[in-house]
Amino acid sequence: MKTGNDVRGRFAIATKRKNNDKYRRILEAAVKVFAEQGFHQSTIAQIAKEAGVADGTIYLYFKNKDDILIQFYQYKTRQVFQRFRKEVEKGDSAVEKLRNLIRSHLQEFQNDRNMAIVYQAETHQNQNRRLALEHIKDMSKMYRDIISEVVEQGQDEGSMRKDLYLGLVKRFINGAVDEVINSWIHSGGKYDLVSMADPLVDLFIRGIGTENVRRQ
Amino acid sequence: MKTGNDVRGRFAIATKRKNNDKYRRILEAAVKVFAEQGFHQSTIAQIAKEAGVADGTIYLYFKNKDDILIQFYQYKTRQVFQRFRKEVEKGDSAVEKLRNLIRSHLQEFQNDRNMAIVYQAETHQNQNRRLALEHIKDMSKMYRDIISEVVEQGQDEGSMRKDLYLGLVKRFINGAVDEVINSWIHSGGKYDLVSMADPLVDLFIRGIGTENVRRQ
Amino acid sequence: MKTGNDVRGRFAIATKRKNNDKYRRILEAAVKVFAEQGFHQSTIAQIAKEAGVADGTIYLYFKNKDDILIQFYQYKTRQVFQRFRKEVEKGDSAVEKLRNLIRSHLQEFQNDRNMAIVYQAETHQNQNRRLALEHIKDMSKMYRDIISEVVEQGQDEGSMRKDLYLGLVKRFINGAVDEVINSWIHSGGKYDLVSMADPLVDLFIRGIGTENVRRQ
Amino acid sequence: MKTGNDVRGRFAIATKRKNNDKYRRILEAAVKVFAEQGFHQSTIAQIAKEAGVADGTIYLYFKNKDDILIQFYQYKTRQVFQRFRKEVEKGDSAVEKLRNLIRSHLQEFQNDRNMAIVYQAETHQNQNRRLALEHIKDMSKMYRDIISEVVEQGQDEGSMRKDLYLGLVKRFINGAVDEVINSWIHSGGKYDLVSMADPLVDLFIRGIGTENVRRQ
DNA sequence: GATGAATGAGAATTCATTCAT
DNA sequence: AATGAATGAATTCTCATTCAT
Repeated sequence: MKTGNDVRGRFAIATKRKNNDKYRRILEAAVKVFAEQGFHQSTIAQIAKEAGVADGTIYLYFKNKDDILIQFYQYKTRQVFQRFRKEVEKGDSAVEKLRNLIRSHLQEFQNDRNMAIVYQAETHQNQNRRLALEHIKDMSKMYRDIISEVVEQGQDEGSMRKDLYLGLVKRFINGAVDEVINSWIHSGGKYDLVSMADPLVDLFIRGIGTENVRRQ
Repeated sequence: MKTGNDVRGRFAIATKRKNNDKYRRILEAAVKVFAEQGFHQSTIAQIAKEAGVADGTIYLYFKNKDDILIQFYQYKTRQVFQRFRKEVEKGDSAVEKLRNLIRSHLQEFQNDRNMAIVYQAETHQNQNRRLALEHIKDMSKMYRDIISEVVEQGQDEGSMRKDLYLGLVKRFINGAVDEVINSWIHSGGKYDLVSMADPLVDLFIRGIGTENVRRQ
Repeated sequence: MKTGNDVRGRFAIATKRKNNDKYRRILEAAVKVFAEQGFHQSTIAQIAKEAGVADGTIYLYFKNKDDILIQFYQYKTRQVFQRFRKEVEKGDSAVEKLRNLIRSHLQEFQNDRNMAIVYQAETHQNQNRRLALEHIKDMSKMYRDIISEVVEQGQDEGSMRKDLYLGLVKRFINGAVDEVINSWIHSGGKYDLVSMADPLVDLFIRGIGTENVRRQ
Repeated sequence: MKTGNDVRGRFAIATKRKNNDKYRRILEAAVKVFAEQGFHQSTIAQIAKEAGVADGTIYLYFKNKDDILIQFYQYKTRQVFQRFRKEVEKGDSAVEKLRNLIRSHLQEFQNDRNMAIVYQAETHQNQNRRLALEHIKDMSKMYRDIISEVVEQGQDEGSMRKDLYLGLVKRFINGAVDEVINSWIHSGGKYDLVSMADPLVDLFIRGIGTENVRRQ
């Protein structure tokens, strides 16, 4: 892979991005193809065909194949995650905020199943060193930061336990939601994902044990 | 195109497997390389080098590159999951069983970090159609079946809530554990993964809410 | 395995074929290399080099190596055989037609020695199942059909014996001509092949026996 | 291909050949496999399996894969062609001799269809330079030499025309017989090949023309 | 900006041959 | 003599990327 992509080139690309809807066409096409085939199985030719452009055109908007995935995280996913934050802010209590976070998470991923598939697949690749996908980590981190804030508010409010290892709680919630989305994807998106939000929040808050066990 | 996979051929391979440690050498090497680079970035040449054999030797033990991943699931992972079941059976109460399951899960994955990495990465690929990786799905399903049984026992015992959507509970637990493992992998395996078992089970059972909230 | 041979793909290839002389360059180069080395001994790299293109370029015009041979029969050879039919039609009597057929056969093969070599070699491979070389059989059959028609006309005219087993006569003529071409190839193309036409036709018509023997 | 095969090695092989039936087993197996798949598509492993020996064993009896084909011509085919000569000698008149030659040719090839297939295929490969298959040429030449002698005798006897170009007559007969055998092979060996001998000889002697035409 | 033909490095896989047992 | 596991050179084919038009 040549690095031949100086600052001027990057600027030219950034400029194009704003003027032209082709950038978005290609990005959407790529996400669709990645979702269907996986990143490595997808070819530039397939993406170009799906986007209705020539192969070479892709290189006017993206540095290389990896860059498409990076842009996916940088533009498409980031925007989604920013909506999460907005939804959270609409809530008052911590529980409300948590519920809003999870509901919007499920909602956004249900709305864009291709994004969901690519996000889930690539986020669990631990070998993306090559792709310099700090972007991916950033995204997950942003999500978990929101959780942290909400839980801390809950602890202040007295609605959430104070004896929690916050680092673990973040993973616990993040992982559970991810897996629910994963299931939904595997099922072929047959059922309503958003309806899982309330039962999920209930599990987070109350757990699965009865009073008997909880007091043990 | 030769089918090159007739009964005799498969038998020859199966026979070799038992007599020879090379099968294991290659499988370990492959898992290491897959863990470092990801399946698709890994080349047969790298695996051969890591295993200390010639490229062609790999084809004496594996049908092709995909087959290595399939064998990984079929032999290496299956064996681990069977140990989970054993551990579960050592417990009496449902909570004990759940704790044993999660503890052995974390333990086994901590013991073999490469396996953990490959398992986590490939399990979240929704595009493995080509690999006929029913094996992967089977593995996850087996895991969730154990959870189901345990929770049902807990409901009978009265230690677990009866108003649970079992399908969701399975994902909830599976996802949370997976994400905890993922975190540990991303951290570089710095801390003791097994010590997360008790806090995790606590979260599953009691949730994160206080009495106040739970009664809402 | 991708089928990589959908209708659009084939169409793209067919389109290129007309616009571009590269298709012909590669086909000529391939026939030359096949003639020198035999199909199986020839490599894509050799053909590419001979054609003055990159290895990959070949795959823009041909599905795979086998396809080159198939195209050879489908386009190059077919065209030659159609000229045979034209030449035959120029004759009036059956003997004239037979003479024209054989003369043009020898002429065309003399004009394109590489084609002659490849044709002779591949036509006698009985193991070309893989190549779906119905094309080859078709070609030979077309040739023998012409012979049949001519002989039948001769029988009607009274210039050819009526007590002939037509199936045998076709092989008899086809085989003799083929072998004369083979000899010429083996000799290195030293002598004038076309001059063999008249003596050959004479042998077909009159045989090698004297009146004495013929009357036996 | 290494040449590492000094005189001592050759001698060792030659000695073995006589003592051991494995040589013949392997040769028969090879011919069978070559007939089914073609020389280049056949692998040593297939031949070994067919012969019921280990791959390495083949190299105790044959220098390399090419050598198997060479031995086929040198021992198996030669022996057949020597029988032709014997049969020819049983005839008195030239026509009788020609008939005996062709009959025994068809008979031997019908008796050993695998030999027939391999012989026909390899004889028409003009690209066997690598195989140093002078042996093949020798075989064909031997055959055509017999024809020459017979025709010359016929000319002396007055049963065959004196105005013949002998070089052409040889090809004419050789080619016609070969093609009749080829047809029989392609047909799957369904009919009796030997019964073609008389009609063929008739065509050679009398040709296909009527008196009318012959006198032209 | 857009195109898509051309490139060639790179990867999987095969298989003749060797050699330690 | 016989074996068959191991080797690694050789080959086909793919596909990201470039660049002339």
